[in-house]
Amino acid sequence: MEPFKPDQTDIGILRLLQEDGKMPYKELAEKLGKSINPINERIKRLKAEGYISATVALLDLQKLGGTFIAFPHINLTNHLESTMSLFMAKMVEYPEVMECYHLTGHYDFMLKVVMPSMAHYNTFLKEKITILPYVGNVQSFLALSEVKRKMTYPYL
Amino acid sequence: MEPFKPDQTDIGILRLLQEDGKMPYKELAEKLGKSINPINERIKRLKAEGYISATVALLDLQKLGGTFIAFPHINLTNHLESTMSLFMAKMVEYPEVMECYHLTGHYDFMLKVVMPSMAHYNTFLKEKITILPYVGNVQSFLALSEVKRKMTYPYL
DNA sequence: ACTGAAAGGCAGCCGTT
DNA sequence: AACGGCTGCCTTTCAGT
Repeated sequence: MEPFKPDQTDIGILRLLQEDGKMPYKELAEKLGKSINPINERIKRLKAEGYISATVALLDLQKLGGTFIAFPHINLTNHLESTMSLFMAKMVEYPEVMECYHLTGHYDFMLKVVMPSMAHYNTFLKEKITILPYVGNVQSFLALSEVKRKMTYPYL
Repeated sequence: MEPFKPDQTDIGILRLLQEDGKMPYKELAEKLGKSINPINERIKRLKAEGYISATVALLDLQKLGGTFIAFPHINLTNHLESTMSLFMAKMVEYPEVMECYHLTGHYDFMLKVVMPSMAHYNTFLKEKITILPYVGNVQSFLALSEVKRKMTYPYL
């Protein structure tokens, strides 16, 4: 089983689909100079191989009550492999945690959480983050506004 | 013109579409106990009113060369309205900037950038960020790994 | 691996309640 | 605002190159 590597046509498909995930295969075929069938097959393969992880609707959270965005920066009290795994498993489990990154430097982890209010956030921090025995310092960076947010990776 | 507010059926549609943006309207109709037509009309309205901003394919950037993720935290040298606007316009313009947030506290702005390598990042910082005359201190937080990233807002 | 055509399914629009 | 039926387009599959 030779490992699958996307060629230029595949990259073209990915470029277009990350801007419009519902673009008709007919239109993709025209823009890429192929017929519908290879487009269909390539997309199927790109999904199967995990290059396309999902197709989702992006919502305007501001309009839907998600007015409070915070980026807690977190330090653990130790850096054992087992402690890190425990923490990461918790973050994956918590639905409030939209994103979690393992960092270098001053902080070990950074989260992104979106909530209806600061009150929700305080409760979240108290009951789900600082309560964890291996969590040390937590510094909360709060967002006044979301200036930009896009999903399209420009280096494809 | 009374302002449009999504009801429970609309919320149900949004919940489902933010997990699978290509779910057939037939399936949405069944899960929500309605027929296809109202689903179609509601989705059209939700898009027109901006509750659904786009439907996009989520790509596995790790597999596609986007291995370097950084979160530069930026301070401006002054906080005039005109300076802030100028900076934000630049961030919106730069394709490398995936996200940009206006913060409270120690830093004025935080960006998210995804790039093929640290070399790209250094070039980006030098030529597009620190070169701006109104940019003061920049602290780069680098991601070792992306532990979690999802698009579904849990408070719908 | 791509082409072309054919079949099934779904979205979009109608009139109606 | 939602229903049911109709039309047209899109996705999917199959046979052929």
